Amino acid sequence: MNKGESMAKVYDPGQVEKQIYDNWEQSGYFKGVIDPDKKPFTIVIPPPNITGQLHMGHALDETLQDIIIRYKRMQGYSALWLPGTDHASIATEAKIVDALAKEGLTKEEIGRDEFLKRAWAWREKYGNRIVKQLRSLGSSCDWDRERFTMDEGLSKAVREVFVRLYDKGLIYKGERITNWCPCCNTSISDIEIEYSEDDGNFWYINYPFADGSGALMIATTRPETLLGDVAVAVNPEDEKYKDIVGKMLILPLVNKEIPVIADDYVELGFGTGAVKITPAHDPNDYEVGKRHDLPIVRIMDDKGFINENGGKYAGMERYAARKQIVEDLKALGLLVKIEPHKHNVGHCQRCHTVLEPFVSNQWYVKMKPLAEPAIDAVKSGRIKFVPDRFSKIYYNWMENIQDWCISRQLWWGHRIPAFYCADCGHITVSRTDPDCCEHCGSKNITQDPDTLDTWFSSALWPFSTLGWPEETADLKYFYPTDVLVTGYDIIFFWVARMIFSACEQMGEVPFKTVFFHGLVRDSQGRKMSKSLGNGIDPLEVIDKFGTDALRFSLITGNSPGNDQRYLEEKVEAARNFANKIWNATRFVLMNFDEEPDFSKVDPARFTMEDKWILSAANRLIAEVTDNLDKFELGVALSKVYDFVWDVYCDWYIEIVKPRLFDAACETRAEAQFVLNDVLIKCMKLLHPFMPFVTEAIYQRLYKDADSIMISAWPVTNAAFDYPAEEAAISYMIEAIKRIRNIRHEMNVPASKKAHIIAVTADADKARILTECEPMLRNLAYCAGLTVKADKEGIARDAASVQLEGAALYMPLEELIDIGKEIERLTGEMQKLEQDIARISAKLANEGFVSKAPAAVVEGERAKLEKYRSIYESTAQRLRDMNER
RNA sequence: GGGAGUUUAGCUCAGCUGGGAGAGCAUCUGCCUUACAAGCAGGGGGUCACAGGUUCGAUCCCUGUAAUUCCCACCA
Repeated sequence: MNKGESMAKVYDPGQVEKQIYDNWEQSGYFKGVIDPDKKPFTIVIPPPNITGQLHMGHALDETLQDIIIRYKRMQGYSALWLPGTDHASIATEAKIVDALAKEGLTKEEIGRDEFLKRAWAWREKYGNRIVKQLRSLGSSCDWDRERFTMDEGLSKAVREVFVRLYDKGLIYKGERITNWCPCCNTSISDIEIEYSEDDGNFWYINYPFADGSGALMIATTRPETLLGDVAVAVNPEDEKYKDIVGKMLILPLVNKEIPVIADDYVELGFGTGAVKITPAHDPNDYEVGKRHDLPIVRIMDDKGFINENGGKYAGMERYAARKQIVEDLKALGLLVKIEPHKHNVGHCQRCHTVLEPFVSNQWYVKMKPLAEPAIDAVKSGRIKFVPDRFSKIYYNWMENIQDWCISRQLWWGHRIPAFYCADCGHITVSRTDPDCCEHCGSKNITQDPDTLDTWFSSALWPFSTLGWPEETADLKYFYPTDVLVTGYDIIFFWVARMIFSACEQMGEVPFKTVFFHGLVRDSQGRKMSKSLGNGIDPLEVIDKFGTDALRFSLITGNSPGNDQRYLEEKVEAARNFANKIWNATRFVLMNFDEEPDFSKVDPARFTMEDKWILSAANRLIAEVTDNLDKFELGVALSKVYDFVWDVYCDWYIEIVKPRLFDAACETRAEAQFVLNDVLIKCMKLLHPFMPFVTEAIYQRLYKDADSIMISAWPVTNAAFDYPAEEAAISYMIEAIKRIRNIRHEMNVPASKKAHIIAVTADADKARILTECEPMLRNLAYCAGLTVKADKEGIARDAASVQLEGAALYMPLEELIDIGKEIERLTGEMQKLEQDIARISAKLANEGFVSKAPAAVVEGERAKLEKYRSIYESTAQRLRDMNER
């Protein structure tokens, strides 16, 4: 039994993938090795959250990275793909709080230390889960270098950056309006807000003048904030109100006097033209308040309940208070009307609760000075975005950037290294925990209870994972990284922040290229989400179709940066392709002798088809390599697919079969060699995309083979360039296709073979046809071939294929209906006439001939000549058929 | 309000810096041909959203329009 016969008829990925992956991992091939003789190539993984389950977005992201890193590894780079996970402060904390709630506990009840213990236990359990799942995608990560954002080393990097920025005055603490999530119970940054158009109301409320002279009507979408009003503003240009500026109003329900002020902020002609000012609860009002030196009255606590400033409403939940306040206003006759109003409301990205903007004391990063070098890094081309359009989005954001709120009222995360002195009020910020105030020496200091935004640590990921702030060998060798692969949805959260962090801390870009991908949506184009329940579990897909099939389906047929839909049919097609190459290999091996001896192969004995496919493979290698370098992964993959299926399987294997089946064939060894050579090249080109099946095949093609993943990327071989043979086989393929077409149209049974008579005056065509007789016999139902220069003795009712410089005649007696054949040839002539007319017109156009590139004009001339020649010969054939 | 993307065969999408458009699936026809029916062979199906412009020539470049998706900003 030979190797091919021992292969299963159907490729079963489930049987081989796990074992292959374990072998790779044990072999140490995933390891990034510091090798001064090699160039490094580095990718750091976008660290998945430890709360996460593997989803299609990960599958796409990982696949893209794995393709790039495997490609570069095969090209001889010292490749490092560094994996890890993110602590995801707010998301993880929410999960743990939920878990506690199920036990009837709150985090306050168990305390900070106990809470953190539970959080670390969570990390242990679920952080490892996602890392295991990444392996099933075939990811060739260096697992020994796995990092976690709260590792000791990374925490040190976080603290170092915080202290540096603080010392430079780029981190400050200040009281400002910040968006607050009453559910997560923490401040959040601006980009964590999700706006949605919600149904709401405009409540029109009368504020009576203190002097009893009527009332001023305002409109609001949040009536409960009335409790914190400190003024009502009108536009200074507003004729309607110019006399009331400076007058006092009675704030309803609160019964305190507030002034009418004039400020440009109020837009003329919008609403009632009078705006209630609540500096503690609205960013614009806050600014107005600052300009007019108004007091700030905060009326809500951190959980969204009215506080002691709310008088009788104190302790009420915000929406309950709203309802009550509206009713009370109605009772007082101050509520004028309620109008439905759609408006944009900010929600928490994590829990979707409506956010409450209010004044609080938070830590911020001053962004303007950091943004400038980060903008330049992209503008100068030191960082390239693929596709390029994302750089516009990046500039737009960076150029209008606001300061970044980095403090979170959470426990899970990096605690802010600021220590407050109870005696002198000084804040000590330091790399190590101080035991006294650096200003007054008091031991009465306490650390800030808050933690940092989770993105603060991920912003340092490209260098913190390599050991920074220590000057490690890894950092020196592998930094800056080469490519960052990520979804366009986190360009602000992560990509932008990595860029300015690296520019500031390293003085160097974090990566040279950012390769953006889109979202994987469901089959109807909707975003996959838990609430819709339309998510597809990649692990289930892998189970059913294999990892290679999933990877293939995610890469093929879509272009960089575009969203794509998940369609199971696509995975099926990919699975079929894996099976196809498996069976091609099976066929090749079945037709090898025990161990093929290629030492006796003589290139001088290469046949026309051998040269043709070797030459085509050369072009394939060049093109695929070029596509990969340009991140055109989908294009690269479809080229390999087409070559393997259409060129290698459907044509080369079929052409070469007679040589293999004839043990005495003189060129049998050459055919075996070419089959093997081209297949191996294809498997190598395919390996980054479909690592498992290509490895399985490679192991069978080579005796004692090492892994394909460390084999050399194929390069073109100039000795295998055969343009003449490529043209000749193309000619034959054209001929065979036309023969098949005619026979099928005429319903000629396959069993009815024809002796083909080729008529040509062209010596080269005669040679090609003669040499390709076996091909015709095998693939074109040909019983024998006669090549001659004249058309003497050709049956009138023979079907014919008119080619450039030759005509093939197939006498099939009663099987061909002369009338039908005449009709068919007439149709072909009409088509030829159209082509000839079109090209002639083009060539008659002075502008075309003089301005188009010479090669294009030449191509058109050649085409015209070809069509004319076929046209002439078709016309002649028709005359012959009609004459007799 | 500002910006970006998309619009190509019945469906899902490619089309590599302008030279008469492709794939997979679906569909029709004929085949279990000893690698593969998850296969083989053949066919049908597209004024490349619309209108202008640039050009010898436009699916591709420019302008505008329409539909659609997304991002940013945000007026109480």
